[in-house]
Amino acid sequence: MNGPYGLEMIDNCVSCTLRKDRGFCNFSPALQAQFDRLGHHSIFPSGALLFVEGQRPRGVYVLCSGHVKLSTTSAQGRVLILKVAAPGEVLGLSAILSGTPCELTAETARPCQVNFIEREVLLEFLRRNGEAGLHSARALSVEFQAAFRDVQDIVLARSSAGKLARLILSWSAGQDGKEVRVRAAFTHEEMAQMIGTSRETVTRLLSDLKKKELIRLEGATMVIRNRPALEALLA
Amino acid sequence: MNGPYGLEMIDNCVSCTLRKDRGFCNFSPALQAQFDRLGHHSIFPSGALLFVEGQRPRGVYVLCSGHVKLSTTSAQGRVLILKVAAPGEVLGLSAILSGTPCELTAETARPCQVNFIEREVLLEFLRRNGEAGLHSARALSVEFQAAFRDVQDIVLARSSAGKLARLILSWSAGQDGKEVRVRAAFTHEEMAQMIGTSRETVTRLLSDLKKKELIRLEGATMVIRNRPALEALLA
DNA sequence: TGTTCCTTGTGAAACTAATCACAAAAACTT
DNA sequence: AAGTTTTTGTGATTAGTTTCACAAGGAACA
Repeated sequence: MNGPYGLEMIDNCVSCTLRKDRGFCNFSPALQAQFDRLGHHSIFPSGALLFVEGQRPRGVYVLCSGHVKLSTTSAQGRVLILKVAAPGEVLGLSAILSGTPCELTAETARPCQVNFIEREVLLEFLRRNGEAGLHSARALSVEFQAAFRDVQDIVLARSSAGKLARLILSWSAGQDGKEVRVRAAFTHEEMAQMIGTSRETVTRLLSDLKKKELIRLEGATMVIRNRPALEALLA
Repeated sequence: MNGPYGLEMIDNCVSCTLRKDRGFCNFSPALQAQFDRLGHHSIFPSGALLFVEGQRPRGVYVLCSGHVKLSTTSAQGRVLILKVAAPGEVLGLSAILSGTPCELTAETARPCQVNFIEREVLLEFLRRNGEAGLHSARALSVEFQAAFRDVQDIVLARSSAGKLARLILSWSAGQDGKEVRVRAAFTHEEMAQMIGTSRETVTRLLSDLKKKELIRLEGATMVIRNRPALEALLA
C-alpha cells in the first residue's frame, strides 16, 4: 500500500517491524493493542516542521519512516543540529512529560511517516498503565544517552578535522568492510551545523580527506576508503 | 544533628525540605513513606567518586546536600564537566533505567550527603508503583533538558569569551540586583573543563573581565558588577 | 533551455585560542 | 614557620578557523 511521496504506509503498530528494538513504541502485547489506537498516522513532505523550539508541544511524534533533524538556534542565528532521528524514535516526549516548551526544532529531512499522539491522550495512557511510564522513562534514557554521546564527542574533539572524522565514522557505525559506503544526504552546511563549524571549513576538510584518499564520493554516497586513518584523526 | 564534615544530616525524606520542587524524590504522600525506606543515607567527603564512566551502576544517588561534578573524559584525556548537580537531583538514574553503563563520572565537589538506592530495590519500587515510573520519566526529562540547555549554549557560543560569560551568568540565574554575588568555588581549570577551553584562556578572560570592571572577586565569591555588559558578550 | 537558486570550491586577511614555558601567589602540610 | 603542592598570571609562538568575497558547478523550474 502506497501513500503520498512514494512512501510505504505503515498503519498498524502491532505488525510494525521497527518495534523489535528497545524503542518507545515497543510495548508488551497487552498494551500494544491499546497503544495502537492512540495515535494518528500521517505523512509529511521533506522540510516540514513537526514542532518548533519554544512552542508548547501538542503531542509526540513516533517516527515510522524517514529522518528528522533536531536542532536548536542560538540568539545570534547559529544553528546546531543535535541529532538526526531515525525510524522508531519518539520526538517531543521529554517536553510533554516535563510540561515545558519544546527545547528543539524538529524538521523532516525527507518524506516521513509519523504517528502523532496528542498530549492528553498520551498522558492519560501513561497514567493508566504504570508499566508504560517506566517504559517511556527507559526510552527517554536511551535516546538522551545517545544524544549526549554525540554532543560530548563534538565538544571534546580538539580540532574541526577530528569532529568531522567523528561525524563520518558515526554514519558508518555497524558496517565493517574495508570500503564502507554511507548515504550521506547532507549538505556541507548541514554537516557544519552538526559539528559546530563553518561551512567553508567543512568544504576544505572534505576536499583534504579526498586528496589524502581517506574518502571518495560517488554521487550522494560517501565511501570510506581508509577507516583506520580516519580514526587516527580523532585525536 | 551533625554528621561528619560538619554536614547537617537529613535522615528522613518525608520531612526533607528539598522536595518542594519537581524533583525525583518528591512523590505523592502515599508513596513517599515507601520511598523513604528504600535507600541508605550516607556522607561523602569532597572528591569522592560516586560512580565512574563505563562502570555498571550499582544504584542511584539522590543528592541531599552538597554539589557533585558530572563529567566525561575523552580518549585523549580531555575532561568535559557537563553539569554540577545540586541538592534534590538524582544521579545515575538514566543508566539504571536503560540498563547501560554509566555515561558520566560523578565526583563530589564538596562534602555531600546522599541517599543511595540500590538498583534492584529501585526498579522493583518503580515496577510496583505505576505512578512512580511516570514520575521518574518526568524527573529525567527535567534534568536532561536543563543539561541540554547548558551544553547547547556552550557549543553555540562562537568565542570562549561568550562561553565564559554564559557560564558566569548561569551561576547567577534567579538573582537580579545590580551587583550579583555568586559563590564560585571552581578553579580556572574546572571552568575550562566546563566550557571546553584551556586553563590559560580562562585565566586571561577572567582578568580581562576584571580589568573591564564587569566582575570582581571577593575571596572565593565572584561579584557581577555589570550584568548587561556580560550579556552583551554572549553574541 | 535558459534562468534562478542553492551548493561547493578557493584565496587572502584577521583573529582566536592552544601550547609551551616559567614565575608568582595561595593553599595545604607537617 | 618552612616546605610542598596546587592554582593563577603572563609572554611568545604557532596552528587552526572564521570571515568575506567571489567564481563555478548542479539542480530545479518554468
